[in-house]
Parts: sequence; C-alpha cells; structure tokens
Amino acid sequence: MRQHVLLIEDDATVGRQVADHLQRAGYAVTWWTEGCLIDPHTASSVQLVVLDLTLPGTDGLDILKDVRCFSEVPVLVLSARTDSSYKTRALRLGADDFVSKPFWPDELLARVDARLRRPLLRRPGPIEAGPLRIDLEAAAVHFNGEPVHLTAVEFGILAALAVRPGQAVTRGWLVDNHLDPHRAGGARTLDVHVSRLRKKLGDQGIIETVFGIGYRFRGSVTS
Amino acid sequence: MRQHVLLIEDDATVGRQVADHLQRAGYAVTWWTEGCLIDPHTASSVQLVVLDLTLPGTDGLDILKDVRCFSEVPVLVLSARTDSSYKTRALRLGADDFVSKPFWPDELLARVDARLRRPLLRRPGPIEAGPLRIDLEAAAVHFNGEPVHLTAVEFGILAALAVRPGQAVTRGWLVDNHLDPHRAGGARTLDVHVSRLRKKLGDQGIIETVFGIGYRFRGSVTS
DNA sequence: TCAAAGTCTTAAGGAGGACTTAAGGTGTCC
DNA sequence: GGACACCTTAAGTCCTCCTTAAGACTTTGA
Repeated sequence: MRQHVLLIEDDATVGRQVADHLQRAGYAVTWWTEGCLIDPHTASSVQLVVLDLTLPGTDGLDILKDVRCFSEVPVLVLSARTDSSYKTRALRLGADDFVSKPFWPDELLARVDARLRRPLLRRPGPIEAGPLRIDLEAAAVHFNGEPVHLTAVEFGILAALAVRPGQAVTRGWLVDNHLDPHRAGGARTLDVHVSRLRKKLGDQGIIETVFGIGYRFRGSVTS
Repeated sequence: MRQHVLLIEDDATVGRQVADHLQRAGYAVTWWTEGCLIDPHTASSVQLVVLDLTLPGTDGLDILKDVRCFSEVPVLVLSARTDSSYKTRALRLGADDFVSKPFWPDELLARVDARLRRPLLRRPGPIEAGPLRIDLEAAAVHFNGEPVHLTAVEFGILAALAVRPGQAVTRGWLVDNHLDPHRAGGARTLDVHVSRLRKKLGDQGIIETVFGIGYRFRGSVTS
C-alpha cells in the first residue's frame, strides 16, 4: 500500500514542487491549497502531514493544535518564519519536524523519508563522492577540502543529481524543479548552469551527460 | 480471466506501440483513438486506463475528472508535457501514475504490471542476468560492475530483449518499436544497433540470433 | 555443394542535441 | 541610487548518435 501524504500549502509554486517531489518518490499526495481543519477521517487515512504555517485565513498553528486532539499522525511543518519562538511553539503543539523556507525539495523529501522509516533515498549527513562533499542542510559544497561557491540554482541541480547517484535525471524534470517556471527557454538555461557547475567542480566527469535524456551523477556515494 | 486495459491515445504510432506491448504481455486492450468521456459501464469493465492527456478536442483532464466521479479504476496518465503543473493537476484529479513522453514501452508495461499484478510497494527493480545489470528507471547498464555507455536506441533494444529472457523477439517488432518510424531501411539499421550492442557487452552470446525470426536474450534473469 | 536469402561489420553523412561564451536584465544589499 | 551577484537569453560551435550504404559472411533449403 502506497504511503499517503497530506500537503497543506497555499503557495502554488512551492506546493507544486513539493507534491511533485513526493509523488516521484512514490508517495500518494493529497494537496490542499487552502488551510482548513483536518477531519479525523482524513487524519487516519494519511501517514504524514506536511503543513505550511503561513497560510492566509486559517492559522496553521490552529490546524496543528486541532489535529493533535484526536490524532498522532506525524506533522512536518513548513514556515517562512525563522524566528525560533514560532518554531518552538509549533514543536510544543505537536509538530514532529520543522523546515524553514526556502528549502531544497530533496531535503524535505529526506525528512519525510526519515519520518516514515522508508529505505532512505540518501543517508543523513553530507554526501561524499570522491573529492566532493555536499552538505544539503548547510547548502555547502567542498571540493578537495576547499569550499566551492555555488549559486542557489547550481547547488539545487547538483544536489538533485547527487542524491540519485547513477540514475539519469531528465532535463525536463530539472527545468521544472530548479529553474524559473515563468520563463520559456529553460532548456538552454539548464545547459548554462550545468556548464558552470562542471567548471567549478573541475570538470572531472562527475556530471555525466545522458544524451537525449538528461544528466547523471557519477561516483560512488559514501554517506 | 484476462485483465483489460483501456488505452486512450490519439497518436497512431504511440498508440500502436503501447497497445502492442500490452497485448503481448497478456492484457486485453481496447484502444480509443479519440478522447471522449468514459461511461460507467466501460469504467467498470476494465482494470486499468492508460490516458493520454494531450488529446485534440477533449481535454484529457476532463476525462480524468469525470471518471473519478463514479469510478476508482486506476488511471495511468501519459503526457508529452513535462511541466509539472499539468502533472500535479492530473495527480490531484485522481491519476494514479504519470509517465512523460517519450518513454520506454517496457517502462510503461512495468508500471501497468506493478499496478495490476504485484501488490505495490515493490517498484520495478533492476534486471540482473549474470554479469549484466539493467536498470530501467535509471536508464543505466552495468557489466561486471562497470557502467556501460549505451545510446538510447541500444538501451531500448537491450531492455526489450532482457524483459523477455529466452523468448525470441522478432526483428519487425524491434524495428517498429525502437527505430524511427519515418525512415525506411529499418532492417539494416537494426543490424547495426545489435552489432554495436554486442560489442559493448563483450559479445558473450548474451544476445542470440534466431535466424529468420529475430533475437533472443540469453541468461537467467534474477529479480 | 550451390544459390539465395538473411545477417554482420565497418565507415561515412547529416540532423539535432549539447556546450560555451558573451551580453542583457532583474533583484538585492548597502 | 549605485554596485554587485546571479539568472536568463542568444548565438555559434562542437559533438553524439541514428541512419544509410556496401560488401563480406552465415545459414538455409534444394
């Protein structure tokens, strides 16, 4: 039976991205674009809730408080607010995890995976592949011990590839998930980002081209 | 009792390919070349629907939305559109799976199989046969642990043979399903691809010639 | 064994996908 | 408002790989 995640997120872009990511990872996803209280039936039919706290109208904390009256379903909280008072309130009210926006979709996925105890897509901790070390949480990359400065998009693309070592990731998916969705010429833009990424990483064939498909991260990943 | 799949696909080439694949795998296939709403009787008489979203005239999403009013039949959605907004909409409207075009016919088959035969959780894993490992999802092949670089067509042909170990696959079918349909001299082209494939795989008789018929994958497939 | 049909191999051509560089534009920080 | 960083676009070049062609080789059936 496929595990079911309820996503409550009003922002279309973020919601789309998260839903897509979870879906691809094999979860069934129900996406509510408005904040409203979770009924007991829904709560018992999903295995996890991803809840954005900064919803218009309903306060996310109210939803959280309410659902805790009758359900123990794990709730992973998203918030643009980074102040720890808000965070601790959420955790005290029964949230199981807290992710600040902006976040890497893969980081969220890793946390969902961890919470549901599935075989992890990646192990916790930095990813290491040869001279490369990628720390998803810190959004930092080191190459031969030296810190490498990557832009947000570059890091996102690299991370997306690195958490799926040996697997081809399509150009279309990368464009959808890591480039501006409101622009048109995404395919060429992706070329440029990959090109720069390779140059910064010494161009040792770490990112392979899969002709006609996309790219693949090469190198054995040792947690 | 043979399981019945309803295929809604306007593109003749793709439709033929998919229908053929499913039929060979033992499914009864009904193929609609036009998008129109699915009546309750039809919905209840098939075990799965493969629905192309990019139909002329009727919007595939409307068909999906409509059928969900009265039926829980699994719907596997095909689309040439790779933008995830469309995809997410489809999934929210009740699609059970989503495959982007272009796709490997065998991948589609694997997903249909997964949904109808195997009680989930087990995603189609890599095919292993002796020193050879073929990962359909990752579009990757390893030989004696070493990654082997195959082109898209080569990979498609190998996969088509490998998922039918010991079974002769006709040249005509391979040409129809894995070569450019707009070209003429397909038979000779197939020769070339098979030749290259053998060379890359060490030419250990993995791909046998069945004279006058086609080719056969040799080796016991585990997993 | 011989002829005919089928298959294998190598090399070359061309179409389309991918890479690189440079420049434009947008947003952010001070 | 100005400087800066960064994403995107454009354009030209490079390169991969599907296809075709041609000839050698293998199998089949008489």
